[in-house]
Amino acid sequence: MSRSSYHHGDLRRALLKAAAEAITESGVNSLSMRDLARRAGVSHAAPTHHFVDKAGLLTALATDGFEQLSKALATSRLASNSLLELGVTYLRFALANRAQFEVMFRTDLYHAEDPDLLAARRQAADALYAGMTDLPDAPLAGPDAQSPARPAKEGTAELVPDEVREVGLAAWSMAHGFATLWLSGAFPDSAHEDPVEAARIILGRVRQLAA
Amino acid sequence: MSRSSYHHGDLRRALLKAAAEAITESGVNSLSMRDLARRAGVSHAAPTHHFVDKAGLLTALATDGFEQLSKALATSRLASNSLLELGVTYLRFALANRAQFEVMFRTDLYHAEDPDLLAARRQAADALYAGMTDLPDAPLAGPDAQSPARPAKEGTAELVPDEVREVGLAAWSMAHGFATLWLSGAFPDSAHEDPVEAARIILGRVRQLAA
DNA sequence: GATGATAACTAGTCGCTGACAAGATCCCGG
DNA sequence: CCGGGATCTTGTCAGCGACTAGTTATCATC
Repeated sequence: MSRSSYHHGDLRRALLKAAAEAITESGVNSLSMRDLARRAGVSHAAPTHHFVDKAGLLTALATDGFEQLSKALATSRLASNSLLELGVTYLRFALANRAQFEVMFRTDLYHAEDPDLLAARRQAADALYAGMTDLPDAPLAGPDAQSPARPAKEGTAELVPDEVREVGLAAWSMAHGFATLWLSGAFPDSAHEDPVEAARIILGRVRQLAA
Repeated sequence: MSRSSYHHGDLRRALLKAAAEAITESGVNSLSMRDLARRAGVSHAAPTHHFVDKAGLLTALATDGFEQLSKALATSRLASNSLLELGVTYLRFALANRAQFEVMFRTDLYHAEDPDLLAARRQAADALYAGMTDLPDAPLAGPDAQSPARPAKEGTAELVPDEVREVGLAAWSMAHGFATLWLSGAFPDSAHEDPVEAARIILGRVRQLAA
């Protein structure tokens, strides 16, 4: 526990925290393991013993991100169960966890087949689907709701009906696209406006999108 | 023109082509200027004289991407003017120009204030907005269409009414989110299915999204 | 409360990278 | 034909990720 001793005590956690800060400050591409080691006050090779790779560290960071996202989605669903608010929750998550968000969908950056990561990602997706089924604006109560679903894909047993999955992915796409575009600065005036306010306006325009 | 001479002849173009290939093969984070120089058969410092920086090269690549996107959107609008098809066009662009797409929205990777890049990006956005106004499924003919638009932001003259811009950004968000998520491999079964087919299904679910 | 296995960390090295400096070669207008 | 600018080369630097080997602390077990 003591920082003056030979052993750091909680280096793994310290490195992850430092990584999140460094990425938030100056992007993931300029992240350096040696700099993290410096920030934590350990030698340049110490991080290797906690995460095998640089990719290993980013895997842990992405996993943490998916776990946080699951929590945020579940909490949001309980608090104000509106589809628009679920999108806003997604954006809030991206803003509050920029570093994780920047890594989570960059599969070339981490070990994409890591079991912990896969589990966390699946859990986040499930949390999203759960938000689809029991909302008052009932996106699944439309005319297509009782139409027979296409035959489920053979082989893998489906936990969620295709329909719910598809609507969930549509919502996910929109929220994710907005968050990504905003953070990239590609949106006009993305510097001036409040992102959450903008999201309410833009995402609300989904009505005109459905012809 | 001759490759055996001291001067390469068209090194700039060759480097951009090699960069696109390298990024498509193994991602932008493992791109190396020296490797590009090797591929083009020149010394390791030659690329510097055409693009000041590594960021300079990526700026050129992103600019090219936005230009290609403008063309694709304009062509699509003429061929089959449907909103869904505009989204599909966006996905097709991302699939066919993976390298450019991977860079275009990573503003930390290039010189985001470059005038050529800004012009190309604005042109792409305009091409998208143009697709919003004259489609048969008329996303702007809804009940909100003739409601008085909010007062235009003072200062900058608006080329496009706020409403069109907002609906455009909503469509952009959805298409961009789908393309991004698909390419990231985060979608379930993204390996098995045909992306364009999947996009038609998922993006079509926008109807259930609008409560 | 000594011991020994093991976890946590350090120190040194390698090839690679991007950036920079200085010089060589080529091309083209006068 | 010649001089200046564009194009390209060679050499160098510090920083990086990965690897190896050695050092120090921890802790269960006797």
